Amino acid sequence: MGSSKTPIYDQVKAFVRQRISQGLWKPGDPVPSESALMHQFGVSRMTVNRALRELVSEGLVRRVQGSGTFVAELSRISSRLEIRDICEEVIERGHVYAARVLKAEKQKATAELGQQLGLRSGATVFHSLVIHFENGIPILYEDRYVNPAAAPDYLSADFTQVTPTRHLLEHAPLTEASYSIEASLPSAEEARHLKIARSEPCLVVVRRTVSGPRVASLGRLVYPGSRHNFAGNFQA
Amino acid sequence: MGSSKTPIYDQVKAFVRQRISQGLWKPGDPVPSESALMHQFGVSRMTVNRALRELVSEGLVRRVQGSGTFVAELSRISSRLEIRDICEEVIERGHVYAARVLKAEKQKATAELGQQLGLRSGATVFHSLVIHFENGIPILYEDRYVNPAAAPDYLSADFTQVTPTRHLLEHAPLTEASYSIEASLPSAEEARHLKIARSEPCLVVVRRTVSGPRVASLGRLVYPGSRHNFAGNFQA
DNA sequence: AGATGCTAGTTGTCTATACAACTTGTGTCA
DNA sequence: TGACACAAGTTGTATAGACAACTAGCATCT
Repeated sequence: MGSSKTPIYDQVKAFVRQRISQGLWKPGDPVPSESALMHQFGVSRMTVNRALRELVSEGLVRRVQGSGTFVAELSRISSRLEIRDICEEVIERGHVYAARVLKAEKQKATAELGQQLGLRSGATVFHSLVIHFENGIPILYEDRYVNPAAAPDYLSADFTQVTPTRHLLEHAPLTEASYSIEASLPSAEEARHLKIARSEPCLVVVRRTVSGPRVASLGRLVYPGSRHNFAGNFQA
Repeated sequence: MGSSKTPIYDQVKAFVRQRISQGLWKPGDPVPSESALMHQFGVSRMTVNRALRELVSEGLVRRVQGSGTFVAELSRISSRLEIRDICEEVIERGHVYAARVLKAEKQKATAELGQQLGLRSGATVFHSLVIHFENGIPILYEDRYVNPAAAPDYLSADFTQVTPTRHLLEHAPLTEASYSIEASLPSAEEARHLKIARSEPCLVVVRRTVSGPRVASLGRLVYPGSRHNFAGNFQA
Protein backbone atom coordinates (compact mmCIF):
# COMPACT_ATOMS: atom_id res chain seq x y z
CA MET A 1 0.00 0.00 0.00
CA GLY A 2 1.54 3.27 1.06
CA SER A 3 4.80 1.43 0.67
CA SER A 4 7.49 3.83 -0.51
CA LYS A 5 7.72 2.50 -4.01
CA THR A 6 8.97 5.86 -5.15
CA PRO A 7 12.73 6.22 -4.59
CA ILE A 8 13.89 8.43 -1.77
CA TYR A 9 15.75 10.82 -4.04
CA ASP A 10 12.50 11.38 -5.91
CA GLN A 11 10.74 12.17 -2.67
CA VAL A 12 13.38 14.74 -1.84
CA LYS A 13 13.11 16.22 -5.32
CA ALA A 14 9.32 16.39 -5.02
CA PHE A 15 9.64 18.11 -1.66
CA VAL A 16 11.90 20.83 -3.00
CA ARG A 17 10.00 21.17 -6.25
CA GLN A 18 6.73 21.62 -4.39
CA ARG A 19 8.08 24.34 -2.11
CA ILE A 20 9.31 26.21 -5.16
CA SER A 21 6.25 25.86 -7.32
CA GLN A 22 4.01 26.91 -4.46
CA GLY A 23 6.03 30.07 -4.17
CA LEU A 24 7.11 29.29 -0.61
CA TRP A 25 10.75 29.46 -1.70
CA LYS A 26 11.30 32.32 -4.14
CA PRO A 27 14.04 32.76 -6.71
CA GLY A 28 17.32 33.51 -5.00
CA ASP A 29 16.21 32.01 -1.69
CA PRO A 30 18.49 29.40 -0.16
CA VAL A 31 17.42 25.78 -0.25
CA PRO A 32 18.24 23.74 2.88
CA SER A 33 21.75 22.35 2.80
CA GLU A 34 22.48 18.73 2.05
CA SER A 35 23.13 17.99 5.68
CA ALA A 36 19.87 19.67 6.71
CA LEU A 37 17.83 17.66 4.21
CA MET A 38 19.79 14.59 5.17
CA HIS A 39 18.71 14.87 8.78
CA GLN A 40 15.19 15.96 7.89
CA PHE A 41 14.61 12.87 5.75
CA GLY A 42 16.87 10.59 7.74
CA VAL A 43 18.78 9.47 4.67
CA SER A 44 22.38 9.52 3.55
CA ARG A 45 24.03 12.53 2.03
CA MET A 46 24.62 10.89 -1.36
CA THR A 47 20.90 10.45 -1.78
CA VAL A 48 20.18 14.09 -1.08
CA ASN A 49 23.08 15.02 -3.31
CA ARG A 50 21.61 13.08 -6.20
CA ALA A 51 18.25 14.77 -5.75
CA LEU A 52 19.76 18.24 -5.77
CA ARG A 53 22.06 17.49 -8.70
CA GLU A 54 19.12 16.38 -10.77
CA LEU A 55 17.19 19.52 -9.84
CA VAL A 56 20.14 21.52 -11.11
CA SER A 57 20.03 19.75 -14.45
CA GLU A 58 16.33 20.49 -14.61
CA GLY A 59 17.08 24.16 -14.09
CA LEU A 60 15.15 24.52 -10.85
CA VAL A 61 18.01 25.28 -8.51
CA ARG A 62 21.53 26.63 -8.71
CA ARG A 63 24.40 25.43 -6.53
CA VAL A 64 27.54 27.26 -5.49
CA GLN A 65 30.33 25.22 -4.05
CA GLY A 66 31.24 26.37 -0.59
CA SER A 67 28.17 28.54 -0.34
CA GLY A 68 24.90 26.74 -0.81
CA THR A 69 21.95 25.82 -2.99
CA PHE A 70 19.52 28.46 -4.23
CA VAL A 71 16.25 28.60 -6.10
CA ALA A 72 17.02 29.49 -9.72
CA GLU A 73 15.80 32.64 -11.41
CA LEU A 74 12.72 31.79 -13.41
CA SER A 75 13.63 33.34 -16.70
CA ARG A 76 15.16 30.26 -18.12
CA ILE A 77 12.48 27.69 -17.81
CA SER A 78 12.63 25.84 -21.06
CA SER A 79 11.27 23.06 -23.15
CA ARG A 80 12.77 20.80 -25.70
CA LEU A 81 12.46 21.46 -29.37
CA GLU A 82 12.95 18.26 -31.27
CA ILE A 83 14.17 17.44 -34.69
CA ARG A 84 11.37 15.28 -35.96
CA ASP A 85 10.92 13.47 -39.18
CA ILE A 86 7.93 14.90 -41.03
CA CYS A 87 6.91 11.41 -42.10
CA GLU A 88 6.73 10.21 -38.51
CA GLU A 89 4.69 13.22 -37.52
CA VAL A 90 2.13 12.65 -40.22
CA ILE A 91 1.80 8.97 -39.45
CA GLU A 92 1.53 9.76 -35.75
CA ARG A 93 -1.50 11.89 -36.56
CA GLY A 94 -3.01 8.86 -38.25
CA HIS A 95 -2.79 10.38 -41.70
CA VAL A 96 -1.38 9.24 -45.01
CA TYR A 97 2.13 10.33 -45.88
CA ALA A 98 3.52 10.69 -49.38
CA ALA A 99 6.41 12.45 -51.07
CA ARG A 100 7.28 13.64 -54.53
CA VAL A 101 10.85 14.11 -55.66
CA LEU A 102 11.36 17.13 -57.88
CA LYS A 103 15.11 16.96 -58.00
CA ALA A 104 17.95 14.77 -56.78
CA GLU A 105 21.22 15.51 -58.50
CA LYS A 106 24.84 16.56 -58.28
CA GLN A 107 25.68 20.21 -58.56
CA LYS A 108 28.65 22.53 -58.35
CA ALA A 109 28.69 24.60 -55.19
CA THR A 110 28.55 28.35 -55.43
CA ALA A 111 31.02 30.25 -53.29
CA GLU A 112 28.48 30.97 -50.58
CA LEU A 113 27.05 27.48 -50.49
CA GLY A 114 30.52 25.95 -50.43
CA GLN A 115 31.45 28.07 -47.49
CA GLN A 116 28.34 27.09 -45.57
CA LEU A 117 29.07 23.41 -46.12
CA GLY A 118 32.75 23.78 -45.42
CA LEU A 119 33.72 22.95 -49.01
CA ARG A 120 35.61 24.92 -51.59
CA SER A 121 33.74 26.83 -54.23
CA GLY A 122 32.98 24.61 -57.22
CA ALA A 123 33.06 21.36 -55.21
CA THR A 124 30.39 18.77 -55.98
CA VAL A 125 27.37 18.82 -53.69
CA PHE A 126 24.11 16.90 -53.67
CA HIS A 127 20.92 18.85 -54.13
CA SER A 128 17.45 17.50 -53.47
CA LEU A 129 14.03 19.03 -53.75
CA VAL A 130 11.17 17.10 -52.21
CA ILE A 131 7.51 17.91 -51.59
CA HIS A 132 5.87 16.16 -48.65
CA PHE A 133 2.15 15.44 -48.57
CA GLU A 134 -0.29 14.75 -45.76
CA ASN A 135 -3.46 13.09 -47.02
CA GLY A 136 -2.57 14.29 -50.49
CA ILE A 137 -2.16 17.92 -49.47
CA PRO A 138 1.31 19.46 -49.79
CA ILE A 139 2.53 20.51 -46.36
CA LEU A 140 6.27 20.92 -46.77
CA TYR A 141 8.67 22.07 -49.46
CA GLU A 142 12.15 20.76 -48.65
CA ASP A 143 15.17 22.19 -50.38
CA ARG A 144 18.36 20.55 -49.21
CA TYR A 145 22.07 20.59 -49.99
CA VAL A 146 24.19 17.72 -48.74
CA ASN A 147 27.91 17.27 -48.28
CA PRO A 148 28.83 14.13 -50.29
CA ALA A 149 31.56 13.24 -47.80
CA ALA A 150 28.97 12.93 -45.04
CA ALA A 151 26.43 10.82 -46.92
CA PRO A 152 27.98 9.33 -50.09
CA ASP A 153 24.91 7.40 -51.20
CA TYR A 154 22.43 10.19 -50.57
CA LEU A 155 21.37 10.36 -54.21
CA SER A 156 20.74 6.65 -54.51
CA ALA A 157 18.11 6.78 -51.77
CA ASP A 158 14.45 6.65 -52.73
CA PHE A 159 13.00 9.70 -51.06
CA THR A 160 9.44 8.52 -51.55
CA GLN A 161 10.30 5.67 -49.18
CA VAL A 162 12.84 7.25 -46.84
CA THR A 163 12.76 10.97 -46.13
CA PRO A 164 16.00 12.88 -46.61
CA THR A 165 15.97 13.67 -42.90
CA ARG A 166 15.80 10.01 -42.00
CA HIS A 167 18.44 9.00 -44.51
CA LEU A 168 20.79 11.59 -43.06
CA LEU A 169 20.04 10.63 -39.45
CA GLU A 170 20.88 7.05 -40.26
CA HIS A 171 23.96 7.59 -42.38
CA ALA A 172 25.47 10.64 -40.80
CA PRO A 173 25.04 10.49 -37.03
CA LEU A 174 23.99 13.90 -35.83
CA THR A 175 26.41 15.65 -33.52
CA GLU A 176 25.33 19.23 -33.77
CA ALA A 177 22.69 21.31 -35.43
CA SER A 178 21.49 24.86 -35.65
CA TYR A 179 18.26 26.25 -36.94
CA SER A 180 16.37 29.43 -37.38
CA ILE A 181 12.66 29.90 -37.74
CA GLU A 182 11.24 32.85 -39.61
CA ALA A 183 8.14 33.97 -41.40
CA SER A 184 8.25 34.92 -45.04
CA LEU A 185 6.33 34.80 -48.28
CA PRO A 186 6.98 31.85 -50.58
CA SER A 187 8.81 32.17 -53.85
CA ALA A 188 6.80 31.67 -57.02
CA GLU A 189 7.99 28.11 -57.35
CA GLU A 190 7.38 27.28 -53.71
CA ALA A 191 3.88 28.68 -53.89
CA ARG A 192 3.14 26.71 -57.03
CA HIS A 193 4.27 23.40 -55.59
CA LEU A 194 2.61 23.96 -52.23
CA LYS A 195 -0.57 25.04 -54.04
CA ILE A 196 -0.90 28.23 -52.08
CA ALA A 197 -1.18 31.91 -52.95
CA ARG A 198 2.01 33.90 -53.13
CA SER A 199 0.52 36.12 -50.46
CA GLU A 200 0.18 33.34 -47.95
CA PRO A 201 2.84 33.56 -45.26
CA CYS A 202 5.00 30.53 -44.57
CA LEU A 203 7.10 29.29 -41.69
CA VAL A 204 10.60 28.80 -42.97
CA VAL A 205 13.05 26.69 -41.04
CA VAL A 206 16.66 26.85 -42.11
CA ARG A 207 18.64 24.05 -40.60
CA ARG A 208 22.32 23.22 -40.68
CA THR A 209 23.46 19.85 -39.41
CA VAL A 210 26.92 18.72 -38.42
CA SER A 211 28.09 15.13 -38.33
CA GLY A 212 31.44 14.51 -36.71
CA PRO A 213 34.00 16.84 -38.23
CA ARG A 214 31.89 17.82 -41.23
CA VAL A 215 28.91 19.98 -42.00
CA ALA A 216 26.49 17.38 -43.28
CA SER A 217 23.66 19.32 -44.79
CA LEU A 218 21.91 22.61 -45.22
CA GLY A 219 18.16 22.52 -45.50
CA ARG A 220 15.43 25.04 -46.16
CA LEU A 221 12.02 23.79 -45.04
CA VAL A 222 8.99 25.80 -46.10
CA TYR A 223 5.68 25.14 -44.32
CA PRO A 224 2.47 26.88 -45.42
CA GLY A 225 1.37 29.00 -42.47
CA SER A 226 -2.22 27.89 -42.82
CA ARG A 227 -1.35 24.21 -42.60
CA HIS A 228 1.31 24.04 -39.96
CA ASN A 229 2.51 25.38 -36.65
CA PHE A 230 5.06 24.41 -34.09
CA ALA A 231 3.70 23.78 -30.66
CA GLY A 232 5.07 22.65 -27.37
CA ASN A 233 4.53 22.83 -23.68
CA PHE A 234 6.68 22.54 -20.65
CA GLN A 235 6.48 22.20 -16.93
CA ALA A 236 8.67 23.34 -14.09
CA MET B 1 50.40 18.71 -17.70
CA GLY B 2 47.88 16.04 -18.27
CA SER B 3 46.78 16.25 -14.67
CA SER B 4 43.29 14.81 -14.45
CA LYS B 5 41.55 17.97 -13.36
CA THR B 6 38.45 16.76 -15.18
CA PRO B 7 36.34 14.46 -12.99
CA ILE B 8 36.40 10.76 -13.74
CA TYR B 9 32.69 10.55 -14.50
CA ASP B 10 33.20 13.22 -17.15
CA GLN B 11 35.99 11.19 -18.69
CA VAL B 12 33.72 8.18 -18.88
CA LYS B 13 30.97 10.29 -20.40
CA ALA B 14 33.38 11.72 -22.94
CA PHE B 15 34.55 8.22 -23.85
CA VAL B 16 31.05 6.98 -24.55
CA ARG B 17 29.96 10.18 -26.24
CA GLN B 18 32.95 10.05 -28.56
CA ARG B 19 32.31 6.47 -29.61
CA ILE B 20 28.74 7.38 -30.43
CA SER B 21 29.38 10.61 -32.26
CA GLN B 22 32.09 8.98 -34.33
CA GLY B 23 29.59 6.39 -35.41
CA LEU B 24 31.58 3.53 -33.90
CA TRP B 25 28.59 2.61 -31.77
CA LYS B 26 25.37 2.93 -33.72
CA PRO B 27 21.83 3.45 -32.45
CA GLY B 28 20.59 0.25 -30.83
CA ASP B 29 24.09 -1.09 -30.18
CA PRO B 30 24.88 -2.12 -26.63
CA VAL B 31 27.16 0.09 -24.56
CA PRO B 32 29.61 -1.76 -22.28
CA SER B 33 28.06 -2.67 -18.95
CA GLU B 34 28.81 -0.80 -15.78
CA SER B 35 31.10 -3.52 -14.57
CA ALA B 36 32.97 -3.58 -17.89
CA LEU B 37 33.54 0.18 -17.85
CA MET B 38 34.37 -0.06 -14.17
CA HIS B 39 37.24 -2.45 -14.86
CA GLN B 40 38.30 -0.64 -18.02
CA PHE B 41 38.73 2.65 -16.19
CA GLY B 42 39.68 1.14 -12.86
CA VAL B 43 37.05 3.12 -11.00
CA SER B 44 34.12 2.31 -8.76
CA ARG B 45 30.73 1.35 -10.06
CA MET B 46 28.96 4.40 -8.67
CA THR B 47 31.18 6.63 -10.76
CA VAL B 48 30.37 4.77 -13.95
CA ASN B 49 26.73 4.71 -12.92
CA ARG B 50 26.67 8.46 -12.58
CA ALA B 51 28.24 8.89 -16.01
CA LEU B 52 25.68 6.64 -17.68
CA ARG B 53 22.75 8.14 -15.80
CA GLU B 54 23.72 11.60 -16.99
CA LEU B 55 24.03 10.36 -20.55
CA VAL B 56 20.48 9.06 -20.25
CA SER B 57 19.22 12.46 -19.18
CA GLU B 58 21.04 13.96 -22.15
CA GLY B 59 19.21 11.53 -24.42
CA LEU B 60 22.30 9.79 -25.74
CA VAL B 61 21.71 6.33 -24.32
CA ARG B 62 18.82 4.25 -23.08
CA ARG B 63 19.03 1.81 -20.18
CA VAL B 64 16.94 -1.27 -19.50
CA GLN B 65 17.10 -2.75 -16.04
CA GLY B 66 18.25 -6.33 -16.14
CA SER B 67 19.25 -6.07 -19.76
CA GLY B 68 21.80 -3.39 -20.50
CA THR B 69 22.61 0.05 -21.85
CA PHE B 70 22.07 0.91 -25.50
CA VAL B 71 22.80 3.78 -27.82
CA ALA B 72 19.58 5.80 -28.21
CA GLU B 73 17.81 6.30 -31.50
CA LEU B 74 18.93 9.69 -32.68
CA SER B 75 15.65 11.04 -33.94
CA ARG B 76 14.87 12.93 -30.82
CA ILE B 77 17.91 15.03 -30.26
CA SER B 78 16.58 18.29 -29.00
CA SER B 79 17.42 21.75 -27.85
CA ARG B 80 15.98 23.99 -25.24
CA LEU B 81 13.53 26.67 -26.14
CA GLU B 82 13.50 29.35 -23.50
CA ILE B 83 10.95 31.83 -22.38
CA ARG B 84 12.87 35.04 -22.61
CA ASP B 85 11.94 38.53 -21.77
CA ILE B 86 12.03 40.69 -24.90
CA CYS B 87 13.57 43.53 -22.93
CA GLU B 88 16.49 41.37 -21.82
CA GLU B 89 17.06 40.20 -25.36
CA VAL B 90 17.26 43.70 -26.74
CA ILE B 91 19.60 44.87 -24.01
CA GLU B 92 21.74 41.79 -24.51
CA ARG B 93 22.21 42.83 -28.12
CA GLY B 94 23.47 46.16 -26.84
CA HIS B 95 20.46 48.06 -28.14
CA VAL B 96 18.00 50.48 -26.66
CA TYR B 97 14.75 49.10 -25.37
CA ALA B 98 11.49 51.02 -25.05
CA ALA B 99 7.80 50.23 -24.75
CA ARG B 100 4.52 52.01 -25.40
CA VAL B 101 1.34 51.03 -23.63
CA LEU B 102 -1.75 51.19 -25.83
CA LYS B 103 -4.10 49.64 -23.38
CA ALA B 104 -4.19 48.40 -19.80
CA GLU B 105 -7.67 47.89 -18.48
CA LYS B 106 -10.30 45.62 -17.03
CA GLN B 107 -12.66 43.85 -19.35
CA LYS B 108 -15.43 41.29 -19.31
CA ALA B 109 -14.38 37.92 -20.64
CA THR B 110 -16.13 36.50 -23.65
CA ALA B 111 -17.20 32.90 -23.42
CA GLU B 112 -14.20 31.63 -25.34
CA LEU B 113 -11.67 33.75 -23.51
CA GLY B 114 -13.15 32.82 -20.17
CA GLN B 115 -12.85 29.18 -20.98
CA GLN B 116 -9.22 29.52 -22.00
CA LEU B 117 -8.39 31.27 -18.73
CA GLY B 118 -10.48 28.89 -16.65
CA LEU B 119 -12.96 31.59 -15.72
CA ARG B 120 -16.68 31.85 -16.27
CA SER B 121 -17.99 33.89 -19.13
CA GLY B 122 -18.38 37.53 -18.13
CA ALA B 123 -15.74 37.41 -15.39
CA THR B 124 -13.39 40.35 -15.11
CA VAL B 125 -10.02 39.92 -16.84
CA PHE B 126 -7.08 42.25 -17.37
CA HIS B 127 -6.23 43.19 -20.92
CA SER B 128 -2.99 44.85 -21.97
CA LEU B 129 -1.68 45.94 -25.33
CA VAL B 130 1.97 46.89 -25.48
CA ILE B 131 4.33 47.71 -28.35
CA HIS B 132 8.01 46.96 -27.78
CA PHE B 133 10.74 48.92 -29.54
CA GLU B 134 14.37 48.14 -30.31
CA ASN B 135 16.33 51.30 -31.10
CA GLY B 136 13.04 53.03 -31.74
CA ILE B 137 11.80 50.46 -34.23
CA PRO B 138 8.71 48.45 -33.29
CA ILE B 139 9.61 44.76 -33.07
CA LEU B 140 6.80 43.21 -31.07
CA TYR B 141 3.07 43.68 -30.66
CA GLU B 142 1.97 42.07 -27.43
CA ASP B 143 -1.69 41.40 -26.79
CA ARG B 144 -2.24 39.79 -23.42
CA TYR B 145 -5.12 38.69 -21.20
CA VAL B 146 -4.40 38.02 -17.55
CA ASN B 147 -6.27 36.18 -14.86
CA PRO B 148 -6.74 38.71 -12.00
CA ALA B 149 -6.50 35.94 -9.42
CA ALA B 150 -2.98 35.12 -10.55
CA ALA B 151 -1.61 38.68 -10.65
CA PRO B 152 -3.92 41.07 -8.78
CA ASP B 153 -1.82 44.19 -9.31
CA TYR B 154 -1.09 43.60 -12.97
CA LEU B 155 -2.77 46.81 -14.05
CA SER B 156 -0.89 48.98 -11.59
CA ALA B 157 2.44 47.99 -13.11
CA ASP B 158 4.21 50.46 -15.37
CA PHE B 159 4.85 48.46 -18.50
CA THR B 160 7.32 50.98 -19.84
CA GLN B 161 9.54 50.02 -16.91
CA VAL B 162 8.70 46.35 -16.35
CA THR B 163 7.52 44.19 -19.25
CA PRO B 164 4.30 42.24 -18.74
CA THR B 165 6.32 39.03 -19.08
CA ARG B 166 8.64 40.03 -16.27
CA HIS B 167 5.82 41.22 -14.04
CA LEU B 168 4.08 37.89 -14.48
CA LEU B 169 7.25 35.87 -13.92
CA GLU B 170 7.81 37.71 -10.66
CA HIS B 171 4.28 37.73 -9.32
CA ALA B 172 2.95 34.44 -10.63
CA PRO B 173 5.66 31.78 -10.45
CA LEU B 174 5.56 29.83 -13.66
CA THR B 175 4.71 26.18 -13.32
CA GLU B 176 3.63 25.26 -16.79
CA ALA B 177 3.32 26.82 -20.20
CA SER B 178 2.38 25.95 -23.72
CA TYR B 179 3.01 27.79 -26.92
CA SER B 180 2.49 27.59 -30.60
CA ILE B 181 4.40 29.34 -33.33
CA GLU B 182 2.80 30.11 -36.63
CA ALA B 183 3.14 32.40 -39.60
CA SER B 184 0.36 34.75 -40.53
CA LEU B 185 -0.41 38.19 -41.89
CA PRO B 186 -0.96 40.99 -39.40
CA SER B 187 -4.33 42.55 -38.76
CA ALA B 188 -4.82 46.14 -39.88
CA GLU B 189 -4.18 47.43 -36.40
CA GLU B 190 -1.13 45.25 -35.83
CA ALA B 191 0.36 46.36 -39.15
CA ARG B 192 -0.28 49.99 -38.32
CA HIS B 193 1.41 49.85 -34.94
CA LEU B 194 4.32 47.75 -36.15
CA LYS B 195 4.71 50.12 -39.11
CA ILE B 196 4.73 47.32 -41.65
CA ALA B 197 2.70 46.50 -44.73
CA ARG B 198 -0.34 44.32 -44.30
CA SER B 199 1.29 41.93 -46.75
CA GLU B 200 4.34 41.37 -44.60
CA PRO B 201 4.25 37.99 -42.90
CA CYS B 202 4.68 37.81 -39.14
CA LEU B 203 5.72 35.19 -36.65
CA VAL B 204 2.92 34.81 -34.17
CA VAL B 205 3.54 33.12 -30.85
CA VAL B 206 0.50 32.25 -28.81
CA ARG B 207 1.43 31.42 -25.27
CA ARG B 208 -0.58 30.19 -22.34
CA THR B 209 1.00 30.19 -18.91
CA VAL B 210 -0.08 28.35 -15.80
CA SER B 211 0.83 29.34 -12.28
CA GLY B 212 -0.01 26.87 -9.59
CA PRO B 213 -3.66 25.84 -9.93
CA ARG B 214 -4.63 28.70 -12.24
CA VAL B 215 -4.16 29.68 -15.85
CA ALA B 216 -2.27 32.92 -15.42
CA SER B 217 -2.30 34.49 -18.83
CA LEU B 218 -2.91 34.17 -22.50
CA GLY B 219 -0.66 36.13 -24.79
CA ARG B 220 -0.46 36.75 -28.50
CA LEU B 221 2.95 37.99 -29.57
CA VAL B 222 3.30 39.29 -33.12
CA TYR B 223 6.82 39.70 -34.53
CA PRO B 224 7.38 41.23 -37.98
CA GLY B 225 9.01 38.53 -40.09
CA SER B 226 11.55 40.92 -41.49
CA ARG B 227 12.79 41.97 -38.09
CA HIS B 228 12.85 38.81 -36.09
CA ASN B 229 13.57 35.12 -36.13
CA PHE B 230 13.99 32.40 -33.58
CA ALA B 231 17.30 30.64 -33.67
CA GLY B 232 18.97 27.96 -31.69
CA ASN B 233 21.54 25.27 -31.87
CA PHE B 234 22.25 22.10 -30.04
CA GLN B 235 24.87 19.46 -29.62
CA ALA B 236 24.78 15.77 -28.91
C1' DA C 1 6.85 -29.80 -26.87
C1' DG C 2 5.75 -27.01 -23.15
C1' DA C 3 5.93 -25.32 -18.65
C1' DT C 4 8.73 -24.43 -14.78
C1' DG C 5 12.46 -23.00 -12.08
C1' DC C 6 17.17 -21.61 -11.56
C1' DT C 7 21.17 -18.77 -12.37
C1' DA C 8 24.22 -15.38 -14.05
C1' DG C 9 24.37 -10.84 -15.54
C1' DT C 10 22.58 -6.21 -15.55
C1' DT C 11 20.67 -1.93 -13.84
C1' DG C 12 18.36 0.73 -9.71
C1' DT C 13 18.85 2.39 -5.26
C1' DC C 14 20.96 3.40 -0.85
C1' DT C 15 24.52 3.73 2.80
C1' DA C 16 28.62 5.29 5.39
C1' DT C 17 32.80 7.33 4.78
C1' DA C 18 36.50 10.12 3.05
C1' DC C 19 38.89 13.84 1.19
C1' DA C 20 39.11 17.96 -1.93
C1' DA C 21 37.66 22.58 -3.16
C1' DC C 22 35.47 26.59 -2.20
C1' DT C 23 32.96 30.48 0.62
C1' DT C 24 32.21 33.21 4.40
C1' DG C 25 32.79 35.15 8.62
C1' DT C 26 35.75 35.84 12.59
C1' DG C 27 39.71 36.83 14.97
C1' DT C 28 44.47 38.00 15.20
C1' DC C 29 48.54 40.30 14.12
C1' DA C 30 51.20 44.03 12.28
C1' DT D 1 42.95 50.21 9.52
C1' DG D 2 44.42 46.60 6.68
C1' DA D 3 46.36 42.14 5.72
C1' DC D 4 46.41 37.64 6.89
C1' DA D 5 45.25 33.17 8.97
C1' DC D 6 42.04 30.14 10.50
C1' DA D 7 37.80 27.54 11.25
C1' DA D 8 33.22 26.17 10.24
C1' DG D 9 30.03 25.18 6.84
C1' DT D 10 28.93 23.90 2.15
C1' DT D 11 29.22 21.54 -2.22
C1' DG D 12 32.04 18.27 -5.49
C1' DT D 13 33.87 13.92 -6.22
C1' DA D 14 35.02 9.15 -5.38
C1' DT D 15 34.97 4.57 -3.02
C1' DA D 16 33.42 -0.12 -1.44
C1' DG D 17 29.78 -2.60 -0.33
C1' DA D 18 25.02 -4.15 -0.06
C1' DC D 19 20.53 -5.53 -1.50
C1' DA D 20 16.53 -5.13 -4.72
C1' DA D 21 14.44 -5.62 -9.25
C1' DC D 22 14.53 -7.16 -13.62
C1' DT D 23 16.08 -9.92 -18.06
C1' DA D 24 17.45 -13.61 -20.72
C1' DG D 25 19.08 -17.89 -21.41
C1' DC D 26 19.63 -22.61 -19.84
C1' DA D 27 18.37 -26.86 -17.69
C1' DT D 28 15.08 -29.74 -15.90
C1' DC D 29 10.84 -31.89 -15.18
C1' DT D 30 6.32 -33.23 -16.76
